[in-house]
Order: sequence, then structure tokens, then C-alpha cells
Amino acid sequence: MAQKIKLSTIAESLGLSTATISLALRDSPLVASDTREKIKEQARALGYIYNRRAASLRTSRSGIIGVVVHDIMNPFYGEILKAIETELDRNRQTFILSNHYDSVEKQRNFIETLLQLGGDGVIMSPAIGTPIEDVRLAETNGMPLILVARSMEGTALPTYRGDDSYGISLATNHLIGLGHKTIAMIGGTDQTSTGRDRYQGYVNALRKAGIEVDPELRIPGPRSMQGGFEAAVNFLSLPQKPTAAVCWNDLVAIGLMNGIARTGLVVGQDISVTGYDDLEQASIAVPALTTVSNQQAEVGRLAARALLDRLAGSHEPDGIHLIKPEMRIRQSTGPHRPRA
Amino acid sequence: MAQKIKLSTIAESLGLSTATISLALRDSPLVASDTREKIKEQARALGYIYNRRAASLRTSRSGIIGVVVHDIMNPFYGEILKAIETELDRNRQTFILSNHYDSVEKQRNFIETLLQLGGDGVIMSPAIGTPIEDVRLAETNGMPLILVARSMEGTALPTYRGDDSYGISLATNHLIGLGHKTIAMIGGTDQTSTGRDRYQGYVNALRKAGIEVDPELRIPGPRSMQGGFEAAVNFLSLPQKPTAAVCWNDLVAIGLMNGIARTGLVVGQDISVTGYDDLEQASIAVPALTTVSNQQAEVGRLAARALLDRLAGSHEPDGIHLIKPEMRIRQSTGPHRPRA
DNA sequence: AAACGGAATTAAATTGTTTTAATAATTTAA
DNA sequence: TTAAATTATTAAAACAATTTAATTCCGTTT
Repeated sequence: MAQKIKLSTIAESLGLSTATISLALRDSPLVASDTREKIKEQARALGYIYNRRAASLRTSRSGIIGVVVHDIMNPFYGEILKAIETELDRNRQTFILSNHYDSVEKQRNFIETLLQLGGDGVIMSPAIGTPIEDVRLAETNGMPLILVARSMEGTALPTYRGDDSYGISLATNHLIGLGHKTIAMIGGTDQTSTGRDRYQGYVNALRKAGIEVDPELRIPGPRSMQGGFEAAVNFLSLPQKPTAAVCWNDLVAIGLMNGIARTGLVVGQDISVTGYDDLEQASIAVPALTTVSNQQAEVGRLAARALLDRLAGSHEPDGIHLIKPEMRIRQSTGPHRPRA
Repeated sequence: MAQKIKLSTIAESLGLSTATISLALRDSPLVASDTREKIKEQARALGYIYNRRAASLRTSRSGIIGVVVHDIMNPFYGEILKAIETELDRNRQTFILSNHYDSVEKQRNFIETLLQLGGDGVIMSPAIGTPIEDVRLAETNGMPLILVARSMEGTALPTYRGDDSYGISLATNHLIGLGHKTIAMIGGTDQTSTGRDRYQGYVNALRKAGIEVDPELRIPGPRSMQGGFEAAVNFLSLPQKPTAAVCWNDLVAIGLMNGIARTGLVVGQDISVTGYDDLEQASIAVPALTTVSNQQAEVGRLAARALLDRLAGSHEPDGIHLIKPEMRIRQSTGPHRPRA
């Protein structure tokens, strides 16, 4: 409970001014190197703690960057966040994390809080239905904004995400190549750009192969393991008797596989299933999941880099940057075999 | 890029002083209610943004609470975090989240950053080997600290976690009750309090049942799905031919089950497996996982509550608060059947 | 000895809010 | 009417740093 140590405490104890202390602690060449050392030593000895809010009040730079995504517990975002964290850490920026759970209001609250704290910038995966004003709010207050994983219509904001349409077409083509003709698409929503892109990729691949698109084979649903698990029953009782499923993501795929396994059918033989994302869990699942690597780490890294560059003054052109996904073939897919 | 709107901007535009504006915006009864309304309206119209760092410089309250755990991507912590988030949100506190990945240095950096930002308090799940000075650092600078999920020897800090010893003994007793005698314990470490407690619970249950404890049956390892998956081979080739495994947590258990399934053995019949935590995934796994609910949500909520209460001035007694876990019996465990 | 130049240090203004004590304006009581 | 009490508003001093322009202190050079 000793009184707070501040610049002036150090200054007085050494018979110097706060200006000198401030400069010295930030390694300014303006102060003689031996004084500098003496000051740093004293700061350490006294247990001085730099007061960022006082500093940032003066400099209007806080070193805080906000990151808001749908759900940090979702491993897909988790991997992106890890990459962002690494990149920001390396540049000694503090980051504040939040979920918006697709609530526009929660997202706006976050942006407001960040503005109040003097945040230097935001990386966000916009909530479904994000109004353009919320983006403006950040911008007009001088807080640059980068989008990640999802894009937003009607803005020219710098955006980093996987090429979903291409990625899903990879998975679909893989199944077509194995002889499957009745391929369902499980999970997810059409309310996000990602959703529309993924569905489009699936449709495109089928069309190109001359397979007719049957809207009944699209089973939307939660993007979670639970969602996939619950979709299994619907999927298996479709009158079209699909022999393969393209899933929204790995979580849905694993849930679906578990659901199918409960009925005694063998995934990879009776039914083929593909995932999306290539989470850590994908290679461990039983059977090991054929999926598409969405390059989360790269997406996150690029987004963070883009923000840091912008803060450093460089002004790269805005626009959507699509990262190319890659196919990972494992045991959950196999040659077509008609269903009983 | 219009100039910053601050209290004085509003003050001038209305011919009042900043003092009045400041008071009005915070609903002080000192200012007449019609002036108050006029001021709020004007603030809205001008797009005023409250500058928290200026305010907190004056009040030395920032509204920021730090939370640092081993790994936010780990669903176990995820569920705790979600509960903390809910509770803090409700009290309009901003929270800053970080992983320490059991690096004492990363953890200390976090504490320091938080101090610099004027954080009001910290909730942490201490990294393995956290030195007492790091805790003192927070305390001597007036930042109260609450431990969650793990405890720390030699401190009387308020701590909220599950009763691990009791929880694991529930699982072990369940297996003993099914007739199993050779029960391995898979995953985790003995370097944390949690680790020691869990091992103790296992040992106690065996002893009480008159079963000799064989240290060879303890296979420590990473607390991840991958860890469990890789432990499967070791587990199955133990000369003692265990028929059951108590796993560190659900992730390890699911990994282990997957590993076992790859060899053709059937979990729940040939081998019984228990998890710990009762994650969402547990009930979906194939077979559905018998596990122990660690009451994460309750643990997180209580920890957040404790911190908020402390910040509000109440001084509840310190010490460890153990939350009682509960058994969830599903299909991954079954009656003893000797191995070939 | 005066003038100069460079290096090291500092005075003082600034950042945007909160708060206390003081003042001004209004109402009530005597 | 005046004094007292109440209500509304504000001046000015914090809070802890940064930064610019000014100052002091040297040793050199003329």
C-alpha cells in the first residue's frame, strides 16, 4: 500500500525532472547514456509501473487492439485468434477479445467500449446483419477496421478470408470423382457471405459435372458438433438416399459421423463425409476426416499484419483477399456404393 | 475526421461548463433534470464518445478486468470463460483475455500489461510454477486477484475450483462398481494442484476398495485429444492388461477412445473409459462418454462474482472454495470383461 | 576573454475527465 | 423585505504522462 511510484517519484529521488525520466525510460538519445542507465536502475528498484492511460491520453495511442468474432470457443476462430495473438504479441500490442454470438448489439457495444478505451484498431468477423453505421462509427473515430473470415457487402474494407466457394468445390469434386451422384450439403446458414459462397461452390461443382442440383439435399443447421449430430437422422431418411455429405465444417462433419455411426452404418464405406477447416480434431476423428484446410493460421496472420501495417502508416489498397484452401484426403470418404 | 468531441465541445455548444456536462452524463442528481436531458440529447447528436482513459486517470478505476488461463481454445476453460464473461458483462466490466500456455513469463507480462492499463482486478488459473512474487506484484499495486480452476500453494488467495479428488474418485468408484480391477489413469501431469488432487482421488478410491495401486498404470501426458490418442498404444500394450481407464479429461478420453477404436476393440464393451469435465462433445462422442461434470459454469460464475464483490468493497474470507462435481453415466463404460 | 556550438536537462503546456469547494440563483421562512 | 435555506452551476485543482521550446552547462575556437 506504499504510495504510487510515478515519474515524479523517480525524478525527485534522483534530483532530475520528469521530462528526463520520461525520455530516458523510452531510450531517447536526448539523455546521456549514463544518466539513462541510472534512471532505469532506479525505476526498477522502486518498482515503477508505466501508466499507459496517462501516456495514451497525451499521445492518443493506446497499444490496444480489439478482436471480435462469433465465438472464441469455436476452434475455427480459435485457430485464427491464435495466429492473430502471435502476430500482435510480436509487436507488443495488447488485444481485447470478445464474442458477439452474431448479436449486432453485442458487437456494437464492443466497438463502443473499444473507442472509449482509445483502441488503435479492430479486427472483426462481422455479425450477421451488421449495419454499415457500426463500421462507420469506428472509422469516423479514427479506428481502422479489418475484416476476417467473413466479408461484408457494401464496404470496401480490407478483408481476409478463405476462398470458400473454391474450397467447397474441391470437396465436392473429390466426392464426384469417387463416383457419388447424390450428395447432400449439411449445416450452416445462407445468411452470411461465407454461407452463400459455400453453397455456391457446391452448386458450381455439381453443375460442372452435369449433376442436377436438388434443393432438398441442402440441410441447413447450427455450425456445431451438436448440429451435425442432430442432422444425421434427417440426412439418412432423405428419400433420395444420398451416399455422401459435404459438411459446413469439421465440427458438423464429426457430429454427423457420430450420428451415422450410432445407426451402425460405416462412414467411409457406406457413406462418405467431408469436413471443412481441417481442425486438429479432424485427423484424430474416427474415421479420420477428409476435409479442406482453410488455412486459418494464414488468414489470421495476414489480417493482423494488415492492421499493423495500417497503423504504421502504410496504406495498402482495400478489398477482399482470398486465401486458397487445400484438400486433405483421409478415411471418411470412399468409392460410391449404392445404399440398401 | 471532424475534430474530437469532448466534454468541453458539448459545454461550449450549450453555454455550460464541463463540470455540469460530466455530472449530467453520469446522471448526477446535482444537475437539474431538464438540463440533464438537454445535455444527453446534445451528446448523442454530436456523437460524443466517453474517454475512459481520461476518466480513469482521474478516478483510478478503469472498468477493466483481466482473465488469464492456460488456453482459451481448450473447451474446459472455454466454458469457465463463458460464465465469467456473462457475469462481468452484466456488471459492465470490460475484460481482457489471455493465454499463458503455462509460461510463467507470458503470465507475468500479462499482469504487467494489466497494471499499466490500470486493471481493476485479475482472475487467473495460475501457470505451473507461478512464483509468489508475481502474485505480490498484482497485490502490492492494488489489483485484487482471484484464482480459478487451479490453486496455488502458499497463498491464501480466494480460489474457486472443482473438487478434483472427489470427482475422480466418483469415476473410479463407478468403474470398480462395474467389476474392474485393473484401472489405468491416462493423461495430465502431477505438476499442478489439479494433477495431484486427481491422482489422489484415483488412489484413494482404489485403496478404499482394497485394490493395490500400481504406479505403472499411471500414464501421464498432454491434456489434449491428441494426447489421449497417442496414449492408446501404450495403454493397450501394458502387461497388466487393464480393462478400464480413468482419463484426465474428456478430450483425453475421446482421443483414447478413438485410438482404441482404431485397433478394433469396442469401448464400453471390451474396455471402459471415463472422462472428466462433461464437455458438449462428451454426449455426442461414439460411444457417448461416461464422465464427471466439473460444473465449469458454476466455477466461473462464482469466481467472477467473488472479484466483483471484492471490488465493491466487501471482503469475504479468502481460501479455497471447492465445487462438488457430479457423475454422468453413459455408454463408454460397461461391466468388466477379461481381455484376451 | 568573449563568442560560439553542441550536448544535456528542464519548464511548462497539453491530453480529457472528475471532484470539491465556492458561487450564483432561486425559493422559503421569518 | 430580508435572512436563511435550498438548488443549480462552475472554477480550478487534480490525475500521470509526453513534448516542444528554452535553458544551462560544457569545452572550443576566435
